[in-house]
Order: sequence, then structure tokens, then C-alpha cells
Amino acid sequence: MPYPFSDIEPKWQAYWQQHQTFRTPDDVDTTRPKYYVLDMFPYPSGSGLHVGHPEGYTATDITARYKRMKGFNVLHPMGWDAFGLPAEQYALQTGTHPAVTTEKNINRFREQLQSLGFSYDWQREVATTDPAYFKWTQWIFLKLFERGLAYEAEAPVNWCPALGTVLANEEVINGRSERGDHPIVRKPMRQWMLKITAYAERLLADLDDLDWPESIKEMQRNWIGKSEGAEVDFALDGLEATLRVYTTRPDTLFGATYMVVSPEHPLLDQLVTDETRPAVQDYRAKAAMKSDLERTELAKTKSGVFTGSYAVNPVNGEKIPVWTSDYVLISYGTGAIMAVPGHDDRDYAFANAFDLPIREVISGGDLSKEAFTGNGVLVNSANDDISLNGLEVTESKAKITAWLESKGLGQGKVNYKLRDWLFSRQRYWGEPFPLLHLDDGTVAPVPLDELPLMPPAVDEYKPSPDGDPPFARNPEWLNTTDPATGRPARRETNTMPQWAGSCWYFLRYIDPQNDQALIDPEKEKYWMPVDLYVGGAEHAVLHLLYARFWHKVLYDCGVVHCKEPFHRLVNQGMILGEVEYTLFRNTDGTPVSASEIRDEHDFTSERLPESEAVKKGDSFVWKQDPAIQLRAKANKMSKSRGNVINPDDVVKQYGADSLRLYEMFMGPLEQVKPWSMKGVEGVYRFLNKVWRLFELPLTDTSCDKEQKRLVHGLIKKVGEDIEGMRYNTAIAAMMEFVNAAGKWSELPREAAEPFVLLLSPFAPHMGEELWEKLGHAESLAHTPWPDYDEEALTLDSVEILVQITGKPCARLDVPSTATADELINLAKAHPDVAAALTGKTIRKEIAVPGRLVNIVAT
RNA sequence: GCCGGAGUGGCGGAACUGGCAGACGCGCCGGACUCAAAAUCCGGUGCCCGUGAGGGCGUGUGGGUUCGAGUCCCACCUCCGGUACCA
Repeated sequence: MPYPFSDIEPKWQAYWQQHQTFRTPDDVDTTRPKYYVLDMFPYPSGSGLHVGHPEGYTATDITARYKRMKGFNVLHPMGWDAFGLPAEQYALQTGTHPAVTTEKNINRFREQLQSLGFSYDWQREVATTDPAYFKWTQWIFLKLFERGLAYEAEAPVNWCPALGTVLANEEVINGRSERGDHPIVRKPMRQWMLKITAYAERLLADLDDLDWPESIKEMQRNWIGKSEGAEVDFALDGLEATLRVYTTRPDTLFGATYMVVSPEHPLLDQLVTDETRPAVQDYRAKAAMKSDLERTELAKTKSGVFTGSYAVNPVNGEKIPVWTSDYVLISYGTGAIMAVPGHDDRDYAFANAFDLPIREVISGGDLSKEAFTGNGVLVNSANDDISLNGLEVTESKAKITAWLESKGLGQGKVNYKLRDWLFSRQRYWGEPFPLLHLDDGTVAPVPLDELPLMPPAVDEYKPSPDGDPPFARNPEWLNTTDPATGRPARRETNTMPQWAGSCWYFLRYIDPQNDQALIDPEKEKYWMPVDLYVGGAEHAVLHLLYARFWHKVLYDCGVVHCKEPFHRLVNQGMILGEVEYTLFRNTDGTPVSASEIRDEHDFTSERLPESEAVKKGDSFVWKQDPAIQLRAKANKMSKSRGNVINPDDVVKQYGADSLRLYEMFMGPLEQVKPWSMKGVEGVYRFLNKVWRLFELPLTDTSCDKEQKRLVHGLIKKVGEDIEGMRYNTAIAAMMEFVNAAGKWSELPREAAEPFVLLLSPFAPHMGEELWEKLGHAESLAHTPWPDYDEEALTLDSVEILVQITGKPCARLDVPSTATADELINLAKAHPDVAAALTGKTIRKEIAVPGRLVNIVAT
């Protein structure tokens, strides 16, 4: 008889809800330590929960339950990142208000999460779409606006025609939209920008103290992209203007043989001559038309046009031609460069393409083959006033920069790749900007007491006939007056991007009902920062950088007391579908080895059962024809592949405890791992074994020495593993314990009770049920975690290995307290060892207490 | 190209600061129970040679350090993730 999970699980879920077991009261005893465990809140999609969600959620739930039992005040909330495109797309198609769809999806998600037995405090639930919530998102935006961190700019933006909106740089991957993989084009538009660049240095520096995966910190560092160099002004021959460039290699200034300005550079119009104008204009038009994707794809061959003008190199007075090319980006540095083809790969390629001179100023390379970008000694770098010749790169940089500064020709400069955050979207389903455009052209904030500013009712969710965002469809909403000045005004029609709401939700959980403030300062002080934050690595730069930025702004405003919101971050690895064995066939049906497949579309593929696959060498081959290699691979779960596992089905078949246990038993949390239904059955069998263990007669006699050792060893192991988030090995240890205890004839309460407590964070429903069977009237959720007795762990005797020069020779039982010297003596006394040593000279004796003895003899 | 991470049985994965590689689970093989099956229980299971006792080889590859290396060092290969004209 399998254990009745379908009775037990709903029973305890109802109990927890009814008894508010996981409620974290507003007025906790703040003398006790706190622990804030946070999950990245989900977007409540229409397709419901996916097995990837409960992975991180189970990990945090185990830690939350464990910390509660360890006496911490635990904050473990859940909510919804509920603005987003799918609900709006659905609204476009059906006319259903996105709020309706969103609410439905949230209800479904909540039910699914509750069926997994997570110990969230549901009274703290927040949704970014809730007016009581986005009131404060708007409030924070006004803070940014007040501080000059939000501004409007006419800027070339990433316009995505398919999504009908602009995207931030971070949302564009290889010239395509991160969501939906649609092409992106550059288009100048009026947009709201947030000045995240003002925080670049702090966002970079404060990474150092965070307990985050090194890879994520590195990605953020790369994204911020700090570089140190100099700005240098080049006079333009025959023009009043000067051309300013940014370079990280001022040491190579004597090697500059031409210059390049970006096609969007403001000086370009002045640089062209009558002869070059048609070609330059043509080139600029073509560059503007190109999507980012095309620019990237064409990156291999350099293109460009000579402008007709010359610049003067400030170090040697040399006249060098100014070109324009799209390999120079307007958005970085000054949008213009000095080209040093001898010591920069891109300039080298360009110089070769257009036959421009290449000059060596750093020795050590072979410029006939490639640019030399390494370190070396400066050559050909002197004028009447200064010489860099003979110096190394680092010294030269400092010397030339100082010289430029003294001559007023340039100065040292730090640059960042990070650009300002494009913060507006031309959509309906997002937070309205609380801003008014007055008839005099100024922008005024909506007064605080009018927040939240609600989105207008509209007849359709499409852009307006004039191409304005959907909000412009409602003229009564759109046209208003500014209460401060009485002037006629038009409301801002853009909406905020989805990231806005997720930038600060972790603060709202702390004080979710507060309608006077975003958060009560006392509560903030107690609960922040988040102690443990778990979520997917896909948010490495986007959400995590934005949230850090807003947090620093709120810190500057005095709203929060800590500089960084998330102390420890852990990324859970993706869960892939089951391993699939695929056989490929030619169009004529002949089987083909997987290693020969270049383009999958030229072949037909057939999924084989595991029994058809045989391991041969490094790969799997077809059982019926071992000459044919199969492809054995676990793929991402996707609807189109049909390999999606629905957690509801798993819960129905094996129960929530089995799902939780399996997700943790699969392997280390951070790792990518394939799903296996057989694996779920394995942990389900384990839970059944536990259930049967508790059918043994329960006794009040105390444990014998061996039982005590097992129990205390398990307490130690499980506690340490949860602290280290090694949930898989904690479960393995519990399995070992149950395998051993299964051989007992009766079950001492002294062993049963701690075991149930240890199991309960992992399999909480079974934990509660067994706890009740043990005669307890109340939930175990707040029962103290058991302590272990170090003394109970030690064995009287241990088996050690005796090696002679590294080869195993004998095994002997020794008292576990034996010292190194005693071990060597005991070892030598062993007849096999003595025999092996006769006639040999002992060179060295090594003994590791409790492990082994190694006698080196020749 | 650059940055980050990882390579251990048929599979997922264990192995503390260098100390008996393969815990635990899956799968497979054999046995018990059963009319039979499922479930459950017991035993076995890295690979190769050997009937056997036993022997040899084994943590991506090649070197090195060490009494001893999955673990440390050097070089390389493969895979995964990120990023890509950032001057």
C-alpha cells in the first residue's frame, strides 16, 4: 500500500492556511535574528507553472523552514511580476482587459504554488499591477525625476516593429529582441531615459562585497565596462572646430595615421567637401537603414568613406585624413576615434581595406602580418618637447596624458560602456508615467496625492491612429490641466517597462499594506537586506542591475539604509527535458550517423526508446546497426518539442513531497540537469519506505549506541548541508539512514522524532503527518531543530588501510583514538605487513589518524 | 575572438582543508513472495583478463609536484553559459 499522499497533502495545506502557520507578524520580536529568503517572483503566464519554477522555490522553502526551526524570524514572501506583453497581446486579439487575464493567471499560479506546500506568508503577496503597489512605483519614478535622473531624449532607439515598442539595449541580443526573437531597427524617437550611468562607479565598486556567483559579478562588470584612457583634441585643418576622441591607448598617439567619425557624428556635415558630399551622404543613409543585426553580420568587412577633411595630430603636427565608418559607434566615447592601425585590430583591418599607412610605435610585433596590441617598448614617438621612446606602455600612457594636460590638448578620462536606461515603452499594460506635458513645453509631475495614476479605459489596445501609444486613444484621460499652474496639459502616453515593478518589490513585502509610505523605516532596518535571493541566471544583468540602481537611489533618498539589496545570490540551473535518443535518416530513408549531421533540416529524425541505444566509445549507437551513431541529448523544455513536464501531473501521480524531493535530489541546485520520471519514482519509493518505517512499533526505550550514532550523524549532516545548500546530499544521507533503520525491529521515539524534524523541510506534508502520528497536537513548523551530540558520533574503532609504498597491503581495526605513532606500530605488528617489509629498508612512514598508514620501503 | 563554468560507471550524481574513487538514486542482472503480474524485500553491478582465487586498467588528453592526485601546477581538447567593432 503506497502512502496516502493525496489525503495528507491537502489536509496539511488546509491546516497551514487555517492556522496561519507561516504568517510573519508585523510586530515580530526584533531581538531575535532575522532571515529574509526571497525567490525571484514569477511572471504569471497563461501556461501556468513549469517544473523550473519549483526548483528554486523548493530550495528557498527548505531553507526558510529550517531557519524557522532554528529560531529565526523568517520572511518568505511571494508575489507577481504581472505587467507584461502576453496579457496585452491577448487583449489586442480579444479585447479582454489585460487586468482580467492577469488576475485569472495569478489565481492559477497561486493555487499551483499552494499545492506544492510552500511556506509563504500569503498575506504579504504583492502584484506589480495592483494600483496600491504601482502607486509607489510611480512615487519612486517621481523621486528619480526630481533628482534629475529621468530625462527625455530624442535618441536613436531599438525599435521592434513586431512588438510595436522600443527596447532597452539589454533587451536586444544580436540585433533581435530578447523576447520573441524579432528583428530590431534603429529609429530616432522621443523617449524617457534613466541616468543609470550616474551610478556606474558605485554599481561597479559595490559588487566586490556581494556574496554572488563570480560569473554574475563578472557579467555586470563587463556590462558596466569601465575603461581608463584619455580624451584628446585634434585640430581640423581649415575648420574652426576640433575633433575630440577618446582612447585607452594615448601611448600610441604618435602612431595615429587617420581618424574616423561615426556616421551619426554631429561634425560630419562640416567635414564633408563638395566632392565627397554625395558619397558621404549615401554612406550615412545606408548606415542608418541598417538594423543592428546587419551591422553585426557585416562586421567582418570594414566599410567607410573619406570625408575630404584632414585633422592635425597634436603631437607631431601631421595632417591625417578623417574618414567616416560604422565601425565607430556614436554611443560610445565621443563617437570619434584616432586610428592607430599598427596597434589596434579594427584599425588594422580598416587601414588594409583602404590602403592607409600603418606605423609602428611599439616594438615587438610584426606589422606586415597583424596589429601588435601587446606590451612593448615605444619607438618613433618623440617630438621636440617630449619623447616616449624606450618607455613601456604603462609609463608612456601616464607621461603622454600629463603632457597633453599641460598643453591643454586633452585629459585623462574614465569611460563606461554602460548607457542610460531607455525607460519608456509604447504599450498599454504597464505603469503610466505620472507626468504632464504643459502647453509651454515644460514637464510637470502629477501631484503625489493624485497617485496612483490609473491607465485610461480604451476601446482598443492598439496604438492610436496617429501612431501614439494606446493611452492616447482616450482624449478625456489624455487632456487635462496641471493643478499647480492651471495650464492645459497632455499626459505622458508611454508606459514604464516591465522591469520597473521588479526593481523594488522585495521592499514592499516587508510592509505590504502601508498606504502612507513605500515602507516603514523601522521595518526596513530590521529586514533588509535580503539574506538569500534565488532565481535564474537570465536576470544576471537586467533585473539585478536595475534593482541595484533603484536601490542606490532610494538609499540616497534615505528610504533604505543599506547600499545593496541582495546580500547573497544563488542561480538555480535550468531543468532540461528527458534525455532523447534520436536516429537520423537520409531523404531516401538510409540511417545516418549523428556525427555527420550538419544541417538537421536535410534529414528526418526519429526518437528512439532508450532500449534501442547502446553505449559505444564516447557516443551512443543504434542497437540494430552499431555503425550508426545516435544523438543522445537532453533539450530545453519547450512546447514545440513536446517535452514539457507539468508539475500538476507529477503532483497528481506522486505527490508534492515527491516533486519537491526529486527537484532537490537531481543534483546541485546551480547545475543544469535533465529531468527523469524514473528519478521521481525513486524518491517516491523513498517516501514510502519512510512511511513503512513508522509502522514499526514505537518504543520509549532509548537508542542503543549505534542508533544514536546514526541519528546524531544525520542531524549534523542534514543541518550542514542545508546551510551549504547541498540539498541533494542531505537527501542521500536521509536515504542511507532509512535504509539502515529499516532493519530495526522497533523504532525508538528518540530516533523517530529528530528524523521527522529533519525530513520536514524537504517533505513538509509527510513531516507534519508523521509528527501528528507521534502524538503531537501542533505543527512542527516552529519546533526547535534538533541538536546533535558530538560525542555520539565517534566510533570506538575504525578500519584503516596499511599501504607499503602506496600499495594496499592490509586492513586493520584500530581504536579511533590511536595516534600516528601508535598506528605505525600497530601496522608493523601486522603479519602481512611485517612479511612485506622483510629485507627492505624503511625510507619514510606516514600515518593519518583514522585513515591510513603508508610505509615507504625499498 | 574574449570572459565565466564544467568534463567522474549505462544514466543523474557523491568524495571534508590531497589519504581505500564511484555514497545515494535510476537502470540492469539474479533470488524470495505470487497461479501470474505489479508492488515489496534480499543479493549483485566501474571496465578488462581469469572457471577460480587473483591480476591489470581506471575521474577529458599529455606532462609535472607528492609517500600518495578526481582534488594542486603547466599545456592542450571538448561541451555549456555570457558577450562581441566599446577605441
